Amino acid sequence: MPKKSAPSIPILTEVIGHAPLAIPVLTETLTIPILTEELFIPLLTELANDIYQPIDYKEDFKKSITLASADILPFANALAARIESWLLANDASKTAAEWSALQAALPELIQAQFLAHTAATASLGIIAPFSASPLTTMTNELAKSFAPKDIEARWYPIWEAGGYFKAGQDSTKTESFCIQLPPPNVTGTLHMGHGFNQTLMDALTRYHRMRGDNTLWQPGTDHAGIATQIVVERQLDAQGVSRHDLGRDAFIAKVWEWKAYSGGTITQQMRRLGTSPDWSRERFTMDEGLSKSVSATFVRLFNEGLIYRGKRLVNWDPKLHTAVSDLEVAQEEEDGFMYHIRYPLADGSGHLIVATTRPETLLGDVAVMVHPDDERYQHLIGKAVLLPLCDRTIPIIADDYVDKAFGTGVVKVTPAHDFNDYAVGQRHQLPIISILTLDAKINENAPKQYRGLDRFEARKQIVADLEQAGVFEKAEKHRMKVPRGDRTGVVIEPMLTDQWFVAMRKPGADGQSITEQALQCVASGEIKFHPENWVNTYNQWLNNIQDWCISRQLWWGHQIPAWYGVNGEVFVAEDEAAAQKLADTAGYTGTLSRDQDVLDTWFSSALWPFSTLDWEMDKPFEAQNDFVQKYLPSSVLVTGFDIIFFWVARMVMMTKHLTGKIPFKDVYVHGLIRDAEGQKMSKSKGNVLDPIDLIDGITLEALLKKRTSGLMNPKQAEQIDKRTRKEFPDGIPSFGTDALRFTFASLASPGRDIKFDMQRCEGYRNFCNKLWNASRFVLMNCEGHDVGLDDNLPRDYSFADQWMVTRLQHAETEMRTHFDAYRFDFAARTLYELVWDTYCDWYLELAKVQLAIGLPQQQRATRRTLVRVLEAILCLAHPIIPFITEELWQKVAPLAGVVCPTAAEKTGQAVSIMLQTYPQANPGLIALPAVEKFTLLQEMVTACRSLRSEMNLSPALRVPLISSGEASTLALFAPYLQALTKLSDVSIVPELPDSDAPIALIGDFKLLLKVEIDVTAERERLDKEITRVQAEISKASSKLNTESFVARAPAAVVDQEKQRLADFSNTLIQLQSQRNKVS
RNA sequence: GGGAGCAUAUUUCAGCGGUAGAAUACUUCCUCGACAAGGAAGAGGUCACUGGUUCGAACCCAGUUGUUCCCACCA
Repeated sequence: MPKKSAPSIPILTEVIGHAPLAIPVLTETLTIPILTEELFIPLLTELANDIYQPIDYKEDFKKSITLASADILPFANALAARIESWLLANDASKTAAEWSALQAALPELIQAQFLAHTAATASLGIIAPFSASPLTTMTNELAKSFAPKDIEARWYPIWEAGGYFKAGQDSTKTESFCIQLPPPNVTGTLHMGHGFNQTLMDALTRYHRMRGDNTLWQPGTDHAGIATQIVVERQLDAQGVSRHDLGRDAFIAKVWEWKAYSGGTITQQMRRLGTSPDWSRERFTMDEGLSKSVSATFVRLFNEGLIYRGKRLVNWDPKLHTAVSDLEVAQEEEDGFMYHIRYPLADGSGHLIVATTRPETLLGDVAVMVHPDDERYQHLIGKAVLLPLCDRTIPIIADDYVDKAFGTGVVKVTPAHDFNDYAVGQRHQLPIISILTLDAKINENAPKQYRGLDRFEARKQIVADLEQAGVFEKAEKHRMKVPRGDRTGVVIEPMLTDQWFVAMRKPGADGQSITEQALQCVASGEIKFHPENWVNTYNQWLNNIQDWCISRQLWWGHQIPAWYGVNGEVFVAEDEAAAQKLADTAGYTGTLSRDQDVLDTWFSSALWPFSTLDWEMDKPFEAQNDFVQKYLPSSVLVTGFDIIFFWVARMVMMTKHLTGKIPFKDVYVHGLIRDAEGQKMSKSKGNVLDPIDLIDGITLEALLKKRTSGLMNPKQAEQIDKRTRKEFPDGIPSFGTDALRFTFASLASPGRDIKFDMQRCEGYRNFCNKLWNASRFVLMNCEGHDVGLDDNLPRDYSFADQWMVTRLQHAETEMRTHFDAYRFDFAARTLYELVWDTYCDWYLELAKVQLAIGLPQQQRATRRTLVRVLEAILCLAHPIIPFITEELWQKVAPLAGVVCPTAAEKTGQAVSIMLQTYPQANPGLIALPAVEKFTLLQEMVTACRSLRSEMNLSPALRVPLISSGEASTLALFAPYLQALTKLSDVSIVPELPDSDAPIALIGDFKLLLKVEIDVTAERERLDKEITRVQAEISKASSKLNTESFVARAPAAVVDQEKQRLADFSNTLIQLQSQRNKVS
C-alpha cells in the first residue's frame, strides 16, 4: 500500500465549500461496502463529539448535520482525514491497485454518505438542510401537483449564489428601503414566532426590492448573555461539570462553540424559510466591530455622566449570581402566609404586632414603623422595641408609606432586603444590615444559629423559634406577588451590590434626558407605531422608568471597559492601553485590574440599528460610510410587542442620543403565535411547533420525541405525549415553505395574537397547488402557439379578456396599498381571490371557450392575456410565496416575452422573478363595459347552474336553453353559457314559449331550461324564491316608507334602495307568473 | 391598583355606520383534457349582554359579563 500524503477531497470541498446548503445533485448511489452506515455514523459522531464535545446536542448529530458555514470546510476535511486514517489502520489487506481505486472513489463515497445521511434527517424533521434528490434537475413538464421540496432546494442556492440579496449595489436607485432583523438569540433554534416575524420582513423586503428600491435586510444574531450562558451551563451540568471547573476562558470558548452551532442552525432555518437578507453583511452582537461600538458607547456615556457605578439595591438572582434588570423580573401571584409576630416594647409596657410575609428578614430589621396619623400607635412613636431572636433594640418610627388599613398597621423595616424599606431607611438615616449571602443564605451578621441556612430553611426555623419564644401570634393564608427571575424561576432577592447603571432621567448636554428624547421621537411623529395604540404602552413605560442596571455578574458577554486601581480608582476607556493612559494622566502608578462583569445583552442590542452599519463613534453622521447614509434610519422595524421595552425603546434612546438619528421610521408590531388552543408555545407546555416541521412534515413519533425530551420537569412528559397524540394523531404533513408563509401572511391582522391553525395551512397549500395547476393549463395551451407577442398581427380581445385585465389592474393597486399599510392579511386575500376566484374559476373557463372556437386574432389575444396575466400574478405573489412563483415564472416569463434587463445583457434570458419590477396598475387598461358584460354573464351562469342543481339534473346531462332578451348580448354569451352550464344548445327567441320549465330571470333576460321537470319540486323552488324576494321587498319598502330615512339619508342611499325595490318587484311579478304556469 | 386587547357561521378569522363575508368543516351531485390538494350547488349567524347616539349600529358611545395580556413597591 502506498504511503499517502495529506488527504485532499476536491469534490467534497467544492461541494460543501460553495454555499453551505447547496448540496448538489447525486445522480447515482454508490454502494461501496467498505464505508457502511455502521462505520460512517460512528466516524461522524466521533468527530462531532471531538469538535463540539462534551455537550448534549451530540444526540442531534446522530440525526442531522447542521454546521455553521465557517465550520463546514474544516469539518469535511477532518472527516476525510479520519476516514483515511481509519482505512490505513483497518484495511492493510488492500492491494495498491485497490487502494488507488478506493482513493479515487472516496470523494464520491463521502458525498453519497453525506447525502444519504441528510436525506434521512429530513424525515426526522430535525433542522434538515435543503434535501437534494435525484429529481432536482429541471424538467420541461410540470408535475401534476405541486411538490415544494425540490423547488425550494433548487432555487435558494441559486438566489444566494447569484447575489440577489445583496444591498446597495445599484447606485442609480434613489429610494432606500431597510429592515434590521431582530437578531435571534443563539440559544437554540428558531420557533414559529421567528418564522412569522421573518416571513413578514421577507415579504416587505422582496416587495421593495421588486419596486426598485435600494434594499437592505440586515441579518444577524444576538449573543443573548444570560440565556445562552444558561444553555451551555445546563449542558455542562449534565456532565457534572460546572463553569467554575473550566474557568472563565475555557467556558467562554465552549460558548463560542455553541454559538457556532446554534448560529449556523438559525441561519440555515432562515434559508429554509426562503428569507432574503444580505448574508454578506451578517453580524453577531459580539463581533469585533459591534463590540467596539459597545465599548465606545460605554465610554462616551460614562464621560457624559450618563453611566455611573454605585452600590444600590438591585434585583439579585441567587441561582445565577447576577443582578438583573427590572424587566427580567416577573411578578407572579402565589399562595403564601402573612406572619404576625409580637415585638415587645423595650420598656416592657406591652408589644406591637408586626405583619410580614418574610419573617426571616427579621434578622436584618432596623426599625418598625407606623403611620404618623395612626391613633392606635401614636403614643409609641419614638420609643423602641426588642427585636425577637436578636439581641437588639430598634426604634419605632413614623412614615406615611404605611397603610393603616393593611395588616396590623405596623411594618418592620429591613433596608437591606426590601426596596421600600431601603427608601424608608434612606429617609430616616437608618443603618443597613444585610443578612444574606449572594447565595441567599444567612450570613455572619445574623445570630450564630442561623448562619449558613438557606433563606427558606431559615424562615421555618425562625417561625419555630418565635413560637418557642412565645412571640408568634399567627400565620394567615395570603395571596401575594412573588418576584421571580424570568430565566431561572427562582425568587429574586433585593441585594445591595456594586453595579453599573444608565441614568434614564438625567439631562444630557442638550438639557433632555435620553428618556425624554425617546418620548419626543414618537410624540413628534418621527417614529410611527402600527397599530398606533402601542404608543401608549411605550409612553407609559418610559414615563415610569427607573435607572437601568446594565452590569451582569456573568462570563458571556461584553466585558465592562472599566479598570480599577488598588484603592478603587476607576478608569473607563475602550481598552487597557487607553485606561493605562488615563491612569498615567491621573498620576496613578499602581496596577490596574479590569471589571469582571459583563453588560446586559440588551445594551448591545440597543446599538443594533447603527452598529451593524459600521457606524464610527468619533465621526458625525455626514462623515459616516455610504451604508449609514442610505440605511439609517431604517424603514421599518417588524417585531412582537413583547420586546417593546427590552429593545424598541432602548434602540430609540441609544440611537437618537449617539447618532442624532432615529433608528427606524415605522414600528410594525405584530402578535404572538400561539397554539391551536390559544396557549403560548413553550417547551415546558410541550406545545412548541417548529416551522421546519410544517415545511417538511414530521411523523408523530419524531414529534413526540422532540416535545418530550430534554424537559426541565420529566413528569410533564406523559401529559405532553397525550395532548400531542390528540392534536396530531398522524403527525404533521409536509406543507412546504410557501404554504406556511402564505398562512403567516394571511393571519397577520394587526393587533391580534395568532392561534396557529394547521387547517388553514393546509388550505393555503391547496392554494399553491391551484396556482401550480393553473400555470400548467396555461403552458399546455400556449407553448408552441402564437401567444400574440408580435404587434404586427391583429389581436381581438373579448370582453372576458378585458375583464380579466381590469381585475388584474385592481389587484395590482390593492397589493401595493396593502403592503404599504402592512396589511399582509389583505394582501394574501387579494392574491387568493385573484388566483382562485377570478383567474381559475372564471377566466380560465371562459378562455377555454375562446381557445376552442375563437378566430385566430381572438385566440392570439386570449393566449396573450392568459400568459401575461399569469406572469403578473406570479410577480404579485412572489414576496409572499417566493419559491413556487420563481419556479413557475421561469416557464411562463419566456412565453410572456418578459426578459429581465440585467440578464438580457448577458444571456438574453430571464434570470429570476426576484429581479422583476413589481406590477403596477395601468388605468388605461381598465374596461368598465367589459366588466358590466362579464357581471351579466356571471349572473346568468350562476342562475342556470342553480336551476340545474335544484332540478337535480346530472352534470353529465346536456340540456337545451331557450332565452329571450337583447339578442346581440345573448348571441355573444351563448357559447360561454353552453360550456359553463352544460347546455346542448342555446336558442334565442323574442318571447319565451309558455312552459312550466324552470326559468332564470336576470334583469330583462329570461333563460329557460328545456327539461322535463318535477312539478312539485319546481313549485317548491318557486315558492321559496318568492318568499325570499318578498322578504327583500318588504324590507326595502318599509325603509322607504320611513319618512325620516327618505328625508335624512344621503340621496345615493335612498336611490339605491328605490332601485332595489324596483328590481325585486319586477322579479316578483315574473316569479309569480311562472308559479301560475306551474300550478 | 392602573392600562390594553379580544368576544361575528363547527372552527380559524376578515369586516368597524347603509343588503352579514372568506377559508375550513358539513350536505348533495360530479373523475368532463389544468387541478379530487379539484368542480358545481347548498345548508349554516339575535355579529357576548344591556342601554344610548343615529333615518339607519356587528361597526360609534356608556355600562355589564366573560377572556387574554401588559405595568405597579402594599409589608
